[in-house]
Amino acid sequence: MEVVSFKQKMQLAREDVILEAVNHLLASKGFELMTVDEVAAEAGIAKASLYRHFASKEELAAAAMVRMLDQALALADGLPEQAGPVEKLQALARWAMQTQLAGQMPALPHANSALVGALSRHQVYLERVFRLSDRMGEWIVQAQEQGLLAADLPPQLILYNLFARACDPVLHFLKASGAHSDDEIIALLLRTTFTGLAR
Amino acid sequence: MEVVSFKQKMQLAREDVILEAVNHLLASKGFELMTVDEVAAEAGIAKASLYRHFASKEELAAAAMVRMLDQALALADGLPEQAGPVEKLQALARWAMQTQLAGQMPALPHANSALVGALSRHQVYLERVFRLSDRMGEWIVQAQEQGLLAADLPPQLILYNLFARACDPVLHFLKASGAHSDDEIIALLLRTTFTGLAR
DNA sequence: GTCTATAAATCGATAGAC
DNA sequence: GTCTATCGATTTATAGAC
Repeated sequence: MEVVSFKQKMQLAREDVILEAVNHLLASKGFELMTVDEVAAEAGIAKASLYRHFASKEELAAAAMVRMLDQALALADGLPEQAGPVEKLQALARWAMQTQLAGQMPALPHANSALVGALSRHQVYLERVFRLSDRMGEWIVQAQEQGLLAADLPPQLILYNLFARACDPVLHFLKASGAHSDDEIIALLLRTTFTGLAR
Repeated sequence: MEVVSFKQKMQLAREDVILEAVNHLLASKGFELMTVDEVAAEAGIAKASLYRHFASKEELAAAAMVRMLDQALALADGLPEQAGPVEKLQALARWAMQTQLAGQMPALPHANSALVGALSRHQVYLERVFRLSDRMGEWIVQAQEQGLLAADLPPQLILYNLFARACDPVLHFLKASGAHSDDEIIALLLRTTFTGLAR
């Protein structure tokens, strides 16, 4: 049995506040423009204290992304058994889009960012990515076998498409235009993702 | 009549070399990670000389994006008259994807980037964006009237979708997987853009 | 644990000699 | 135009007092 002391609980709660601030800043400015001073200010602690929780700026961002992936995995686990594979994929995509519109989805780091290198060597992060990819991959293959998704499309392409839609700039463009509610925006993007622009 | 001296031609040629380097760096690292030192090194001139051509890092990036938009507008102008509106949109999207795969399509700046503010006040850049948007907007409405694109989708959504596909990270994911040629990747992404994942 | 203060490095931009 | 040298600002990360 794991015994979690009061002190440990406090520490976890504090780290959760920190990581929420990181997610918010990662979403609005990206890794390079986010400064550790800002994170500390938004979390309400001193920067030196922050470095007692996380060893580096990269570790900070990685922990925030792991937290986001854990939320996605928890959602995937909680989906009703009887739901079809496409419904499950759409539920995940809808949650990701809602998270992005709420300003909590970290922006994709650029190819040469220090974050990319750190993430590619971050075992915990990689394990979460693989686990979520495997879960979604099963649903994709099921959907293709049932004729619900195009069977001649590489499953990998469908997976990448869904990941990319979670950070799609179209959401912000549409929101900035002010012509639609958040729910309408998500419905529109889900539709273009699954049935395209044609017809 | 405009008289362009030899000196002016040399200057324009040098600026073209500089802007190609900027496009390359903007594509691979984004605005924040791109340093002016790198631009100067890749263009083969000294940084101080660079600042005699462009007043700031933001001006440098803006000029590179204007150059890219001019290339898109030239392509749009050169399209055959008899082509249908969807063919024209696809030709533009295909060119943008090829440009991205060639590592020359600037990455989208983050919301709080200094570049966003500079671009939103950059008259030349804005004029090019509006002109390209108008041109594409006409084709979109035509395609909807002819029943080639979904008529109940806001034209703005279609426009944003096509712009976003030009910088879609799916291209790099697929390229990194190594399973497809560039032409295959573009064909796949064009298909998912226009007819979606379903069927 | 939290704070102030600062070291160390990087980067944008400019000066001044040639 | 090109070069070297440097300023001023910013940022990551740490030291040391409380």
